[in-house]
Amino acid sequence: MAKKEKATEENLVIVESPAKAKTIEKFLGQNFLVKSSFGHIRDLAKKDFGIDINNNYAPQYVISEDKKQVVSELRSLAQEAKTVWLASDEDREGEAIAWHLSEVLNLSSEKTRRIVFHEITKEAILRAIESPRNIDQNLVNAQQARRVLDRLVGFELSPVLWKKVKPSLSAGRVQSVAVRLLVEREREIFDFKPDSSFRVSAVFSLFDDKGSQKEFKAELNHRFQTVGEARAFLEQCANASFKVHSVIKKPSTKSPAAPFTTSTLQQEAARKLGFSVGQTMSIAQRLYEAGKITYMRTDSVNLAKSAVNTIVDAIKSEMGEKYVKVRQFKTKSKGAQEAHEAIRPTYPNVATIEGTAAEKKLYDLIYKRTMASQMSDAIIEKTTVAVEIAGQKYQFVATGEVVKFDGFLKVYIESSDKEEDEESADFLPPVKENDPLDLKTLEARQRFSHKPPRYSEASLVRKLEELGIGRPSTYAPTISTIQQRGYVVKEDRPGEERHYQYLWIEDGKVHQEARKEIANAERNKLFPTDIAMVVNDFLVNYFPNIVSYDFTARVEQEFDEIAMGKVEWQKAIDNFYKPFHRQVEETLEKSTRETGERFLGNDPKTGKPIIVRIGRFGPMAQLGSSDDEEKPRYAPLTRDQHIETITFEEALKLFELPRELGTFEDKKVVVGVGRFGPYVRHDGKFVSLKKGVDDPLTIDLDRAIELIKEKREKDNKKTIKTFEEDKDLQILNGRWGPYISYKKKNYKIPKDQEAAALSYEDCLRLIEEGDKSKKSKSKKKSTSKRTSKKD
DNA sequence: CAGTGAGCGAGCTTCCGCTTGACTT
Repeated sequence: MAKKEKATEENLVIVESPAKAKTIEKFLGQNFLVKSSFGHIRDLAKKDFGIDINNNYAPQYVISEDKKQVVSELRSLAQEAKTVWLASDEDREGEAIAWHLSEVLNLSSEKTRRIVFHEITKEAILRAIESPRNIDQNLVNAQQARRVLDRLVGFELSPVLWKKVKPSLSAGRVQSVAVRLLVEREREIFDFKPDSSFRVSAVFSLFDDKGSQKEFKAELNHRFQTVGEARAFLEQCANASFKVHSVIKKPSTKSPAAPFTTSTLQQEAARKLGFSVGQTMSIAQRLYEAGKITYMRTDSVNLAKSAVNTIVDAIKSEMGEKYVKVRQFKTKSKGAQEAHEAIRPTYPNVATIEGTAAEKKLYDLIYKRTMASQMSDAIIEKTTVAVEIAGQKYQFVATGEVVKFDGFLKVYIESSDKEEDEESADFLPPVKENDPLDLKTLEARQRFSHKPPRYSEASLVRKLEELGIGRPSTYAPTISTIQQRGYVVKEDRPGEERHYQYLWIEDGKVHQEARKEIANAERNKLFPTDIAMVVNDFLVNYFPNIVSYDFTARVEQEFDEIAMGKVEWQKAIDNFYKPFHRQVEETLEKSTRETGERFLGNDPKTGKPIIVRIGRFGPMAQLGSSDDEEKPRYAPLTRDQHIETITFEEALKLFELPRELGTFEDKKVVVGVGRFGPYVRHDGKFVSLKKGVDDPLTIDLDRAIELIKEKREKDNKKTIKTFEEDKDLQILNGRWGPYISYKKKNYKIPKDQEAAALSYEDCLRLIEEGDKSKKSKSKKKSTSKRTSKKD
């Protein structure tokens, strides 16, 4: 770097985040240089656990590869400074970062001050500088215990899985519980038996004072179990008379939700904007770096006083005094450490920002949620109208909601995961007791109970937070880890067609018909794989203590004791590790290999057994035994089949593949399941079946030809140009635009050149240049900066 | 790069929590 820092600064302040450093430097002025450590600078060594088990669990810390440069820079700056202020976050991890810094930078206690603040405001920073303290070694030790325990659990448990289930699998305090939640929910769904009942609804009409006709909808306060009962009831109603039995008005209020934490932001952004938790975090990161919002990894719902003042002013001037209500929220989540503020606009008087569409949307969400949190309750009047049917004990009920005062609803309405099955309450015409009513329509519809909902990314995060498992900085990474390990797939599943009975009254008579609906369609949900189920069962069986839902909560209590100085951290670890290690050794000895094997029955043709199990490449069905003379036949399960639930008949069908569908252009069309899933093969070429649309067992020739043609068209578009001179050389259309493909290597085309216009010579030149730059890149580690064009 | 699935043994995999970039075939 060309710009040399002034060596004369008296004070060096170190924070965790570079964006924070920039802001704070402005507050502190001339005499302070503010730098960042970019989070932790050291971690346990990878080899031999990084822990000396026989030497009282002495941790072996090494400076992380990507932090060496940061550390050397900080080291020289610290040497020159008179005072070093360690201003990492005020939580366990932050305290540890401060301690690692003091160790690595060799800071004497005279020269070092530890300071903390929960909000990035000038007042808070200056106050912090006024009241420095020493590093809290007990808190540091609690962090070391946390780190060592996680390493011990992760690095002892994972190898057990490699031996007993499959290589490269992983287990850990957090991820294994996340997987367990998914597996157990999936089994609840397997076991779920829907029941159904008949819901009766009616539309009534009446004339108001002015003689105009008004209508409203009402639902019967009873559900019938059988179609016969529903039918009988409708028949009785066909010629009955109706009147208003009672009108009850009840006032109620609604209060705004707390400002955003990481977890609630992820949930709302998923529900309202359709973002994945990863997307939400990276967009929020950009907003944070641009100085538009406060820190986005937080478990706190607190707002800085100064921010509340700005918010109150903004509400007053835009909506009026009566919309203001200052509130202080309390965190509900277990184990919250509240080192930061809630997520809010840095300048709460700024309602809109510049940026990408996604950034604007997320900012808008944060802005509105923040404002709403300091606004008055909404006042609502709920009206319930009961309708009496002459000679019947049941009543129809209609509910209406009138917002008397909107309050916070003016800016923000929190959404919920609940399926909107019920008609939302709406406006009711004015009615009074004994008003006679005309029956306009009457219908009964069969409704099925819902199975337990599958987790989405965001709802899994909410559950983990509820259990106190994981931290704001790890929610998104945990979700991608369990996907990478093959425990979870995130996908859409089409629903199944289902029939329901529908009854209605027309011309004074009851009619009935069966209608169709699509039920149980899933979008963007997390599905546990068979591997997840086998691994989970193994862990629950042999390590119930570790994968128990309250394991984290229990060890957190232990860490708290350490933080208070009541327990020595090595002692706590020893108490855990001794029995745990025995448990590991015993498991290695006595457990057998787990494949989830299930016997389904004997093949009617050959009499050989059919089993399903996890093979080297995933779940599969096997026909015949491996002890036989003849080699067994194998067939992979399809995506939506599970070892646990596949039936004998379904498994038998798998062996009908590959299946010949017929011919197209005089060549055979064959459908099968291979390494990359179901495919159609024709003329030596493969086309993948569409996920969730095509089924290899039922697909017909017409559809297969359709897929083949589609693929051809795509290939045509993919190829921009080929050359007579050399068949290996092609210009193709890729994900990032056109590129040159030559002998299995790819080369860039400069942005200012028209791909289709390139000549054979042009391409050769680009290939040569590409090869050159690759060599220089691998020699030097890209220290040369790319010169950006200016115009 | 497509109807994979033996068994052996090399050498590899793996945790959680704190931070941001680099740069796509």
